[in-house]
Amino acid sequence: MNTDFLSHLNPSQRSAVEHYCGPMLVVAGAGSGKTRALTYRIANLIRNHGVEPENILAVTFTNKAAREMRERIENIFAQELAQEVHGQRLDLLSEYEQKTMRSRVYKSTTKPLWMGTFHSLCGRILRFDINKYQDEQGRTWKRNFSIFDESDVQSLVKNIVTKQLDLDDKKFDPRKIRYRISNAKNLGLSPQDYLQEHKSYQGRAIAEIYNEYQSQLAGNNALDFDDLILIPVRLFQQNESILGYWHSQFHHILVDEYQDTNRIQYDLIRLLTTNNEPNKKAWNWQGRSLFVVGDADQSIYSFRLADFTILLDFQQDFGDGLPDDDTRTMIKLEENYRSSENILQAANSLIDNNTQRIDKVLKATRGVGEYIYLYKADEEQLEARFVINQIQHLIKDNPELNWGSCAILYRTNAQSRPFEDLLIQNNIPYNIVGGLKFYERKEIKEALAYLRILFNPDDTVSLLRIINTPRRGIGKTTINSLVDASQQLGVPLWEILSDETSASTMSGRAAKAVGRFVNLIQNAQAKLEELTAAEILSYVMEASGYVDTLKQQGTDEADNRIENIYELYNAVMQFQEDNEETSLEAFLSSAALASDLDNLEEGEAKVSLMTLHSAKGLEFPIVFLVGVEQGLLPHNRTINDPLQLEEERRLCYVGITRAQEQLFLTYTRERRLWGYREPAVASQFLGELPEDLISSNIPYTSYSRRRDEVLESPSYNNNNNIDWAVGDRVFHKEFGEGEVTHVLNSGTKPTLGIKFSSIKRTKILSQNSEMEKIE
DNA sequence: TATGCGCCACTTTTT
DNA sequence: GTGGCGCATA
Repeated sequence: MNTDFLSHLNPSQRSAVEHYCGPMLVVAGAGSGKTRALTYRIANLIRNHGVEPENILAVTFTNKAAREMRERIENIFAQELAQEVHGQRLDLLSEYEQKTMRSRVYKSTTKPLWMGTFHSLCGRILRFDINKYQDEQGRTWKRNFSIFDESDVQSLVKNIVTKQLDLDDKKFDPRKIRYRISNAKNLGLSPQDYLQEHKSYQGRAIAEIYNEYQSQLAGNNALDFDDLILIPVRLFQQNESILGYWHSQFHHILVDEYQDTNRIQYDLIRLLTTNNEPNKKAWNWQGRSLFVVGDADQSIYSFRLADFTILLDFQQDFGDGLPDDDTRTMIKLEENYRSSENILQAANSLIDNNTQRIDKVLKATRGVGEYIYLYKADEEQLEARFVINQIQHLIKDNPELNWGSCAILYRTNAQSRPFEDLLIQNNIPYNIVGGLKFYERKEIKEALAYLRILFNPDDTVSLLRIINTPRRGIGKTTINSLVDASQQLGVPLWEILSDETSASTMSGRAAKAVGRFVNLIQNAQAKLEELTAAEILSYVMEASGYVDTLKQQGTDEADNRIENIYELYNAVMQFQEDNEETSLEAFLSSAALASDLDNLEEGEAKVSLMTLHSAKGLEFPIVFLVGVEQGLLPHNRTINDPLQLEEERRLCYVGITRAQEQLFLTYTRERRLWGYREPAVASQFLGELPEDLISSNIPYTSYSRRRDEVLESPSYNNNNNIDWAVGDRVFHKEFGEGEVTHVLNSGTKPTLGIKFSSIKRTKILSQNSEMEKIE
C-alpha cells in the first residue's frame, strides 16, 4: 500500500487523514491545512481503503471550494496514474498525455464523488426523489423543478403581501417577511409549525404569507434555496425507505466549515449518518464515518442561522464525549502554515476578547514577519489612494509579488466603489466578488428564463418575464386575462397559453401573437433531446429575436447586453467542457446556485476585492483590511448586542488571518454615507491588538500627506541603503547591542528581528535612526 | 403601449 | 448618490 502522498503531513494532520471509520471532529484553526486534510483523507479512503467515490459525500461551503478540492484530488491520482502508465512524473508528460491522465481520473474518481455545497448536493438528491415528496398541505413538485433566486422570491413575497393579502407593506416589509420565512425553513418549520410558535397577529399573518408563498412555489414547480435542504430532510423523515437508500449510498460523510452549519443542515447530516436511529449505541459505524472540520472562531454566518454550538456539541452528539486529553474522536490542528507570527499574534490576541469560544491558540510555524501597518486616512477616497499606492509600490519593489498577491477586504459591499475607481484609473487588473452578479443582470435573467420554461413550463415567473420580451404584441390586458384564467382554473399559465381553445377567448391579433410565442417555445422544446444546452441557448436567442432586437437598438447599453449574452454562451460551453455534461437540466441547476466567488480564478494576476464573508477560506500574501471603524467593523447594527459583537470580532479575525506576509489595517477620519460626511471613529478592535506589533510608520507615505496632491512616485527613505544580513551586529540607543536574526525587505525600510542581550529576547523593529550597524 | 419623471429606500454579511 | 418602481402622460 502506497502512502507516499501522506509523508508531508504533520502528525495531527496525518491522524486526521488516516482516520477511517466512526465519528471524528477536526478542530482546525485558520491556515492549519484543513483543506489539505480533507482532500488527502478522501484520496486515502479511495486509495487505501478501497472506498468507491460515489459512496463519499463531501460538503463544502462554496462551489469554488468544491471545485478546488476536486482538482487537488484529481492531481493526486493523476500523478499516480502517470507513474503507473508512463513511469514518469505527470508534469513531464506531453500536454496531451497530461490531459488524458486527468480525464481518466475525472471519469473514474472525481466525477462520481458527491462533492459540493449543501445546496447543490441536496438539489441533486431532489432531482431523483422530489416527486415522492408531499408536504403537509399536499403540495407536490416534479423533478424538473426550477430554483428561484433571491430576486424571484422577493417579488413573489411582495406580490403576496401587497396584492393578494392586501396588507400594508410598511407594517409587513416584504424583505423582512422573506427573511422570517427563510429563518423558519432553516429551523425546519413548516407554515403550520410557524403558526404554532407565533400566535400573535403578526405571527399569524406571516404564517399565512409563508403558506401562500409555498403554494405559489409549488404552482411554479419551483423551490427557493432553503427548500433545497428542507425538503430532503422532510422527505427523509417521512419516508424510511428513501432515507435508507441514501443512508446506504453515503458511507463516508465529510463536512467542511462545520461551525457554519445551521439546524436544518445538521438534521440532514444526522439523518444520513444515523439512518434516523435515535439510540447512539445502535449506530453502526462499520465501513462508515462522519468527519467534520471547523473552527468556532471563524463562525460568521449566524444571520443565516448558522450555529456554532452544533460544532461544540459534536463530541456529545456523535463522538465519545470524553475530555480533550482522552478523546479519540477529536483532533486539533493548531499549527498555522499561512501567516507570519506577528499576524497570528494579532489575531490570537483579538479573538481572546471573545467569551464564546474554546480556548485555542494558533501556533506560528513561519518567521516573525513585518509589522502590521495601521493607516488613518482623511476620508474614503484617500483611504483608497493609500491602498492602491501601497499595492503599486509593493509590486514594483518585490518581483515575487504580482497583482494577484493583493486583496482588499471590507465589511460591506458598498465600500468597494472608491477602490474600484482608482484601480480602473491606474489600469490595475482586479476581480471583484459580489455587487451586481452576472446571473442577476436583466438580459441574463431573461435568457435563463427562456431556458427555464423549456425545461419547466410550469415556471410562470420565468414565463411572465419573457412572454413579451422582446415585444411581440402580447400586451398587459391579454396577459392579465390569461393569468386570471389560469388562477381560476388552478392550472399553470403555460397550459392556458398552449391550450387551443383559449385562443377563442382572445382578440384575433392577441391570439396570433400568443400562438406565435407558443410555437416558438414548443419548437425549442422539441429540440431539447437532440441539442446541447449551448445549442439550445443560441437557438432560442435567435428564434425569439432577442439578440436581433438588441442589435437594432444600437446603443452602448444594448451592445453591452449582447456581449453578456455571448458571455453566457461561453459559460454554458465552459460548463459542458468541465463537467462532460451537455444537458440543459445540469446547466440550469448549476447556474441557479452559481455565486460570484466562482469567477475568482486562482493564479490570475488580479487584485481581489471582496467582503470579509467572501474571503473565508482564502489566503493572500498581502491583505488590506479597510474601513476598520466603529459602525462598519463592528457594524452599526451589531454594536448593542454582545453576541453579535463577538461575531463581528470573528469576522475581523477571519480578515486578519487571510494574510500571509503583510497586513495593512486602514480607517478614516471622516466617511461619506448616503451623501453626508460623517466623522468616523477607529474600530474598538484596533485597541485589542498588541501595540508592539503595529506600526504607523508606513513604508510609502509621501503622496498622501496633502489632500490635493496627485498620485506620484514615492520619495524613498534615503536611509535604506544599508544591506542587512542575518548575523549582523547592531547598536540600538535604547536596547544596546544585539544580533540580527531576521531581515524582511518588503517595504522601503527593512524590518529587522534583533536579539538583544540586554533584554534577552528578540524585538521586531523597523530600521530607524535609533539603530546603527556595527561593522 | 412606451416613456419619463419623481419618489423612495437603499448599505450587513450569502448558498 | 442611485437604481428600481409606480404613476401620469402622449
